Amino acid sequence: MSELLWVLVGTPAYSQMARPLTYISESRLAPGTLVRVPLGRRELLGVVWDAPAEGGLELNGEDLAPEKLRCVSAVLDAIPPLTPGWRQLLAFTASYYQRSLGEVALAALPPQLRELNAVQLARRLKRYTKACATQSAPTRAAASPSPTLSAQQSSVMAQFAAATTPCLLFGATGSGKTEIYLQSVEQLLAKDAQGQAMVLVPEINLTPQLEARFESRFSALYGRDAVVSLHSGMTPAQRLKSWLAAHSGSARIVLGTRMAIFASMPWLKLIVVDEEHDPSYKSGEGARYSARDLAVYRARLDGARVLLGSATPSLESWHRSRPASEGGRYLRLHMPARVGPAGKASDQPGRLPAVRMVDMNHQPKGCLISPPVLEAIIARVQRGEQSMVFLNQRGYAPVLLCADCDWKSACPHCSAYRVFHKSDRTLRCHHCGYADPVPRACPACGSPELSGAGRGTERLAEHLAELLSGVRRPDSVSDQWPLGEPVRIARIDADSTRLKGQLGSQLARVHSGEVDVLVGTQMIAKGHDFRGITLVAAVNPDQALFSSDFRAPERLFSLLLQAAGRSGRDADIGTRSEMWLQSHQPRHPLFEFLKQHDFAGFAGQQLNQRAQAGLPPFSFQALVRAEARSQQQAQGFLDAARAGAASMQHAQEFAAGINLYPAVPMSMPRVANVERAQMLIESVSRTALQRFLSSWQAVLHQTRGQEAGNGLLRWAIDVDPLAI
DNA sequence: AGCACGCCGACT
DNA sequence: GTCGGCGTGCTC
Repeated sequence: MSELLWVLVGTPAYSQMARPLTYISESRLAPGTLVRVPLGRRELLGVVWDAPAEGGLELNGEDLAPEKLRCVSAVLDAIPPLTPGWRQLLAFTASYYQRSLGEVALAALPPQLRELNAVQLARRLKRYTKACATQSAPTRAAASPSPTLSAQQSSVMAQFAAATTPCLLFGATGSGKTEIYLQSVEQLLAKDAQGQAMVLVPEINLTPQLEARFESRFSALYGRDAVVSLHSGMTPAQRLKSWLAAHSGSARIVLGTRMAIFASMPWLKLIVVDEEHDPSYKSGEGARYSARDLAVYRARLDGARVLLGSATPSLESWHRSRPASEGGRYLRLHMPARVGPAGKASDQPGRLPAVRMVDMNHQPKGCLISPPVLEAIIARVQRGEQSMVFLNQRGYAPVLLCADCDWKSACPHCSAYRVFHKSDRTLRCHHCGYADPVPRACPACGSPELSGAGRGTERLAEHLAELLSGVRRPDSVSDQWPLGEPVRIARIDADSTRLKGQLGSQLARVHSGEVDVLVGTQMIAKGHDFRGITLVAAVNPDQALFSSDFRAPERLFSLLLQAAGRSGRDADIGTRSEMWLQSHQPRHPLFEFLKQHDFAGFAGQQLNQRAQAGLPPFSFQALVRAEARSQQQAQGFLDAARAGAASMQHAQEFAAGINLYPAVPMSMPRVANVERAQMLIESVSRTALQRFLSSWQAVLHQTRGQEAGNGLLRWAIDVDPLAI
């Protein structure tokens, strides 16, 4: 007997095939089954989906001539069907982030699964099971004992174990959050014979060290296959293997970046989101999902517990973890004290570095490194200690200027200047990648007087080398590295770590003590702890204070506190480690809170401002972005769609609760010759915003086909956008 | 998205 | 005379 079947395929929303497609199958297939189906002249991976709701208008296949229906070409029945929980997670993601179900569900599966046909897949599965069988059985004896927890950590463990809501672990850098994650996973695996845990980190860079820690703790007990990773840096084959291990349950722990939130884990019981405030958890393309927010949703769905950890939580999570009596829905767990030397648990808190402000209004004009900061760095060098200097601009100078005319190194394709890179003598656009050799003379007037304005990490490193040229390393501190040598400066940024392995080798140089001064971008603020560093300096943190983005202060505070956390992680060193900030606004409240390492105070102040201005988390936002040949076309499309909202069904109802702002150019209006505009949509009610967006989608589609859609390249909705 | 079909410029 | 540019259109 042949059955009608609803199948999702990976078609984007605007292809007018957003709904499941109907196919014929020999036998009834359970929802969640993976199949291969013909579409046009291609054969695609599909997921059998639940039948559309009874009586719904969307019943497709009904309006399609039965003779046009085609048969499923293969059933991938070696893979168990995806669970109802997984399907619900993807259905929610598609609907909340306003994308088609097919696109979201298929993008959540490992790419290789989409490419392999039934025969190739069967072969692959056979190879994996064979490899598993020959693998030596786990040896329970080899398990290394977990470290003893401090009183603070034990208390947090107990609170988390008893909690029935999502938990926010608010713990200072070095307070031992990772140990909490490890022991929470340990407890779960010990008491639940098949339970699975997921641990998310913001960046690929951070997965290797986390992997090592989890493997050394769990591989001996639960087998080598028990810990797997999932991130975009892996090869397609590795990703498929990890995914299958998670799906079958043989992997007990999945570590990964934001994409790992969609891993199929039928026995998921615990989700950890480390550095939950990190913007990398928000996807910037396709469905603009937040892996952190989905973690909370998924945990509730799967009956798993969820732990969000950060030293500087997002204001959203902070607000949600206010006392329950004030409406908070998360439980806040606090670990203010740093653990003692060499990670040994102790209740003697390691000291946080002292914050020192340098008022740049009273320093030599135009200096990069102020005399007090330089002095402090020299003192460190002479004591054989390390310093770290931050600047969030790579390259030598952000713009090249002609001294004789008004020529600037503008990018011909973007509304941005090209950055002067001295190392390879190029002008490079950091937005579209367009690069040229540096001209010998001004392209406009022929003058040879070209010079870089402003500073980047290259220039900072060069400048520091000059300033420190007379300083020598001490004789007595290290017997490993030559004595009385010139100061060694290393630079770590996206340019110096472009090649594979460069980041690791440069970090190793810092760890070994070979490097005295490390110059870098945000890249060095995250994760890696440098035990020998006793000074952190931020050269120019002011830009963020004047940003039009209301989240800029939050990000700056978080970055600086994280950077401060890089230094003095050993308690004995911590007593004299410092963070120096050069600013023209030394009395800015943000810095006052930072001096006190007072995140709670800062968050309270920011939330007050947000409440007064009606900004998130006190309102909900969505952004529609449009790209077109001209700014006029991009804005015209958005404004037409906005006008179209007025003639929608329930328009008056929406008008009361939804605020649609006029279209404006994006802060970077042109990238790679594409003009970009955006429109903000705001509501105090999340559900009202959701309902509006789902109805309005039709208007956007329609507008595209009309005159206002001329020249439009694409548009996308970003729900809960991070940057405005 | 892919992959077709479909009409106008510079090459063997 | 072809090869090939990417502009619409369709896929259960």
